[in-house]
Amino acid sequence: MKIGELAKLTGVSVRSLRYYESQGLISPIRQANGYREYSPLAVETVETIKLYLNLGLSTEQIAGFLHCVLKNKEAFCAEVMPLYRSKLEDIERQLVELNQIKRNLEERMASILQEQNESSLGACKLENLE
Amino acid sequence: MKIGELAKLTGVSVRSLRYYESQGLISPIRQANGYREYSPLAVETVETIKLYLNLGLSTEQIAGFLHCVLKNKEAFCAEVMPLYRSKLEDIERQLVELNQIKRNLEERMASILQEQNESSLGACKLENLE
DNA sequence: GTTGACTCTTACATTGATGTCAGGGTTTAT
DNA sequence: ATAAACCCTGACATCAATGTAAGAGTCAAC
Repeated sequence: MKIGELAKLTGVSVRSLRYYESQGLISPIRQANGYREYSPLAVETVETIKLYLNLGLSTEQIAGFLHCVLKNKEAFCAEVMPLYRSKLEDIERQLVELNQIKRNLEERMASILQEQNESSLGACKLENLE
Repeated sequence: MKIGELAKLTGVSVRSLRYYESQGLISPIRQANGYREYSPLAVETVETIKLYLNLGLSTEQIAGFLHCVLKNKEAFCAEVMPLYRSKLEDIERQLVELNQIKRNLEERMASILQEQNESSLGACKLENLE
């Protein structure tokens, strides 16, 4: 199939399919006219690439084990587990950082609301003093 | 004070101080020789900028309320609260997404470990059959 | 007056997957 | 045979704060 058809079948843009190829993730053969010709299996390959991209892995990392996981189950690809571990560490670091910022933001918001309440209370007291 | 001194006092690079100026965050006067001359108050200004950058706000957003918060308490700067709210929403979206990826990763890791255990158990059984 | 430490402006690089456009070829259907 | 719809490559843009470097001016100390 041609690139446009693969794009439709997978929901991945033509631009991205070409990019995956430039990163060594997929290697369609070329027809005499220069057009890329994809095997029907390419659909599964692209779905697999999407899956790993959604896990936050880079195309470079995916390139390191894609051939293996397309042939075997993940458990038999030694490269996968270390990547998962380090990605998980990344994510945990990001979670810590985001939660710190979140707490900081919430504290600042609470303190603003409190000050505003106090000043409006002050205004009420003044009103009540009439 | 000159830019190098302010950089040392605040821990912010000379490059970044010039960038903050280009974004309208700080406006040192110029001496006859063209050098930037910062008031001692600039230290507090830069510390304030650092604080908001660490909250994940952009220089553009900071530019929108910095003048106000340098003169008043945050609670009196109407621009701040909406920014905090939308930043908090951003962060919560990111937290949800990261947690989804984390769960996904953990499940995949668990399933790999389980398959590996099963196959090594299988190997043990075979060994025990001698 | 020379050297070293500052400062100035301008500009390119970084990161990574994707969008978009230009300029040109191919195919398909009418 | 012509128009529409595809395909090709190459290249620039995106986002944002920061690093880095070149080329040139300034200042301080010795």
